[in-house]
Amino acid sequence: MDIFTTMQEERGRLSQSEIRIADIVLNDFEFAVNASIIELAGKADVSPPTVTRFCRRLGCESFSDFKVQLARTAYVGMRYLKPEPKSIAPADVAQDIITKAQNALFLLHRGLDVAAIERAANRLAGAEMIYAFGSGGNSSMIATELQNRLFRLGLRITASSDHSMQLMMAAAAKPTDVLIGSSFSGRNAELVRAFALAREAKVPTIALTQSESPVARAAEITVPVDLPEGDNIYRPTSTRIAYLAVVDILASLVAYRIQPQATVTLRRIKQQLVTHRDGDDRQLLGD
Amino acid sequence: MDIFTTMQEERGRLSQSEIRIADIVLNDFEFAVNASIIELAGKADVSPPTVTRFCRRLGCESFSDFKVQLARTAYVGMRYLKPEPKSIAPADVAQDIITKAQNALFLLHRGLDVAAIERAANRLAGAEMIYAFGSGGNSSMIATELQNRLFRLGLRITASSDHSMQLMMAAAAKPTDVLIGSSFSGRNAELVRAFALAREAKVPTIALTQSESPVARAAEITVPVDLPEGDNIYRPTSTRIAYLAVVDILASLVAYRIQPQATVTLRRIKQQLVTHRDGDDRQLLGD
DNA sequence: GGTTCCTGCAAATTATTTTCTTGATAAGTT
DNA sequence: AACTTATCAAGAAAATAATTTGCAGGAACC
Repeated sequence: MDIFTTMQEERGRLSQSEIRIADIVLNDFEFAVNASIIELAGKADVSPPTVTRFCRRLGCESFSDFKVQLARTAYVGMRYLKPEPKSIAPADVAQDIITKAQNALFLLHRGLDVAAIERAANRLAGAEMIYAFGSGGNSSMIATELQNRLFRLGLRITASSDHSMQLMMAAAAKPTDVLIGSSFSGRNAELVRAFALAREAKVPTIALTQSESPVARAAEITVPVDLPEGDNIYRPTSTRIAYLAVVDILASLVAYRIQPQATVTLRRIKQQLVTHRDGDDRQLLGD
Repeated sequence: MDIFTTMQEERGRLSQSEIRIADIVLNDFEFAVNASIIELAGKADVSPPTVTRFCRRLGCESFSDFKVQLARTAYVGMRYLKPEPKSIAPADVAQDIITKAQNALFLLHRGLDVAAIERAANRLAGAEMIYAFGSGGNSSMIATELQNRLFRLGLRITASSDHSMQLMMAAAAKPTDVLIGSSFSGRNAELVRAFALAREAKVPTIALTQSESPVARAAEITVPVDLPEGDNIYRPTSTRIAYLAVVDILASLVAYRIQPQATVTLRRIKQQLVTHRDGDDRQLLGD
């Protein structure tokens, strides 16, 4: 696990001096990664040995190990503590957006429920027909994306962003089919209804959404995508990128399930996928 | 710029001993960030002072500064040297995909032409009508995304993935309009034709595409998105994520151009954007 | 009052850098 | 062609700085 999370989790169990150290590191880590143990100790009003002990308690080998861990996680992973771009100068805006996107991926990875995603991939791989639902600019893009990725693997799939169609499709689906729906907020009532309808008919249901949300509760398998609220509201792109990554992981796992040529190297499998996708044309499919 | 790039660029100007050090760092970076100067020197068959001089030559303050830089860039930025996932176990596949996505963002940021993106944003902010073009699953998503993001700012925009419609629209566009098109490969001939048509009629054109490609040459302003070929072919998601980030940057810059309330804090501006987007509903727009 | 644990001091250890020197290479000179 | 000189890489050793360990005082909590 990353050092920042550890620091925040352990904070309660630390002594006074150690908390002071932790706070300095958390607030001004630019200083912390560059400082020597003496400088850091000085700033926290503790002795160098206390800093060493602090590092040990956090599971690091030594102070320099701690700094490496820090620097390593720092590039992404902690910038979300400073949510503002420095200015509206294009370079700063760009950096802000890219960092936040990387962060979303970092947080996604940290909280990813691999078991759930694997269950979902297995279901999709075995489905006779897949219905991908999502509404609004964001989730409908995810549904379309699922279709784009999965039909290339030879699966039967349709995507819909139309609530009425979703209900009708859910009613028409069979237990050998799979219904997969995406909702960033988890509060898409129509999607919940479609899930309920499907479950009555024993149709397997998969949700990509916030855990503990109505949509999550309505689905049989939930792949939780939980990101800090702030990101959702101010910058939908970060969340969307996380969802896209989830779709990509799902599609890759499904691909491996469908073509389980264990003796072939991974690279081969990938190239087959590419060939499968693009035919003889090396140009990226669909531009 | 990042330490890995520096190392590769400077490699030619290094001495024999320094090249040995560089190669060890590049090949076994996990060792390098954890090693002491003595261990690293030992492995490279040089003396510790040579390592110090090596770090200095690369623009670092000291050996520990070098290690911090290394660890910092390493989280992303260098993993593309190891392009294979460790196994097809779900956790490894997930890590691979997420790392590649973060990498794509890293590379995008490194090569981003901020000036071009700013020019593009200015054009878009002043347009009377915007035509967003892109075909195939990937670029059409980008075109749709542009529409989703820009119409919320009060701009007039339409997106099309239909080549015939694109040509007709390009022919109908006026010099006060803007045509923006996306092509991952840069070899979308129909888009080139649309650009040519628009330029004849003095309609400003913006391309999001590979630099030095036919599409790039056809447009007045090109926002280059250059990522290593490998990523493009094997995992379209990485590239797509980079393009999405570009769209996000563009949209944010346009937003700042349109609402230039310099006295208002950035947070306020953002909140206004949110309000603008979502009305009274705090739910994420469009799910 | 005893125990435990935090903490800093000082010493020891270790790591890093500076200085100095040697050796190699290359260009210029006799 | 042989020698000289300049330049620079690179290691040895010394100096310096940083880090860790051992130990003891003291506070807080039984």
